[in-house]
This record gives sequence, structure tokens and C-alpha cells, in this order.
Amino acid sequence: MPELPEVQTVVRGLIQKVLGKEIQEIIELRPGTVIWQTEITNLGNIVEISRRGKYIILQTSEKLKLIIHLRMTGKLIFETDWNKNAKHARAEIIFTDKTKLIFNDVRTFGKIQVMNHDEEVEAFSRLGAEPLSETFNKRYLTEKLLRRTAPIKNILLDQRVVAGLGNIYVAEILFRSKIDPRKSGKILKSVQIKDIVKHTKVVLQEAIKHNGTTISDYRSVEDKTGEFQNFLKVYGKKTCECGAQIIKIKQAGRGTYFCEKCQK
DNA sequence: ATTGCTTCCTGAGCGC
DNA sequence: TGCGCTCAGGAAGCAA
Repeated sequence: MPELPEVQTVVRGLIQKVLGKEIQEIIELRPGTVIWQTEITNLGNIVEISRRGKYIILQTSEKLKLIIHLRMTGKLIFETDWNKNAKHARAEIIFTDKTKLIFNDVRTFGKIQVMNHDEEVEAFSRLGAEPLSETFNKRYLTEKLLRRTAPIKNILLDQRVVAGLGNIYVAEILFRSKIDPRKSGKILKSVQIKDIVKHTKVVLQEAIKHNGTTISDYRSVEDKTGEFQNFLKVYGKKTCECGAQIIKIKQAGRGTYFCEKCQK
């Protein structure tokens, strides 16, 4: 599932492969994949590629922007063979040099929004701090956890609190912080909040360095897997490094992995 | 204001 | 071999 490190890896790949290219057309292969929020005559060249939370932002010379969310199984694969097709291709961004970007998505939850450069992305107004920015610090998180009775796992998954974390990284962050994911946000000690902030930054940076985590679907722009799955300590594991059994429960509709011995 | 449930969707894996 | 079931989960929408 693409979370911040995977999206960041895709952005890095896009900068290498498609920055500067001129978009000839966007072909929607499955209805509902592309959301047109403005009239288009000419798409223009890609002039800037960035990320906000788990959203990818492509800006063009024609004052347009494409907002792409991969959700669970979305991929953006760069393809130099114009005639090549992919099994679950939902849309294609065709460039004038006969290369293309295939938006592949088994579960079809991913979307591409096409809108004006100066138009506000509604979803962005709800997003919390970027975890790798200065804004995401102990003071910020302490304020966000105030009065929140939900389990810390659920709170960290909430994009309004911090933008970019998903199920895998939250599990790893709480493991490294030695905090029980079931623990209510508001009862966390000052030092625990400090640890969450610290380990969030460390885990995300390490994962970015290793091109993200591939459990099943995630691939880079070059259709390669990440490597951070080799460094996971709890997500999907049976045994903890301490020797105890990893426990699996369900929280917020998702699998939570943790070690009862290490995480209090 | 916050919480937690449901919904969207397809393929993999499992038991029989 | 194939059927039916469960599981995987990001975020919106909704009820409480």
C-alpha cells in the first residue's frame, strides 16, 4: 500500500522520467478514474512534480495540475513502448514523444484529478502536518492528542493529524516507540509523544532511502519493488526480535501487529 | 468535536 | 479443478 515513502519514491521516479515532457492526452480506460474539474484544450508540459501527504502533484505549463492518489493498489509505470498495454491499466498519460505513464490499479480506488493550477484541492484542506517537516514536532502532536480518546494507532492513521502515514509505517513507528497501539492518545506521556515524533521521522527517512516497502502491489515508476520490507520489525511478522509472539488484532478495520512484551 | 462503522473493489489464499 | 468464503485497506460519508 503506497504510503509516504512509496509516494515519495514514485515522485522521485517521475522527476527522472517525465519532468519536462509534453502531455499529448490523458486516456481514461476505466470510467471514474479521471475526474475532470476544468475544460481542457491543451495540457502542456510537466513543469513541476511534488507530493502532499499521499497525493502526487503534477503541474503543467498550461496552468493545470494533475492530482493523483494511488490508494491501495495504484501504480504509475513509465513505459517507452507506446503500444504496450497493462492488465489493470485504468488510465494513460500519453506524451508527445510516444512514451507514456500507465496508471495501473487492480482495486480501482485510485484517482486522477485534472484541475486549474490556482484551484484549491479540497482534500488538502483537511490534511495535517507533513511528518518530515519542522511543523511536525512534539508540541504539534501533543496538541493534536489532547482530548483524543481513540487508540494511538487510529489517531496516527488519521490524515488530519499527520499526512502520509498508513498501516505499515504506523505499526513500525509504534514498535520502535515501544507503545501499545491500543493505548488512548490522550494518556500518552510526554516522552512517548517525543518518541513517536522521532521514530516517525527516522522510519520514513529510512524507508525512502530503501525505495519504500513492497508487500504485494507497490512498484516504482520503473516497475521495481522497494526494499524496506526487509527491515520491518512487526508488520506481517510472526515473532518479535525479543522472542515473543507478535499479536495481530483488528483496529479501525485494519490489521494491527504488535509485541505485547515490547510495547506498553 | 470525535469516534467508529460502512462502502467502494479485485485477486490471493484457503478449506472442502 | 472449482466453488465459496475471508482477507487486504485509504479515505469519504454517515450516524451516534
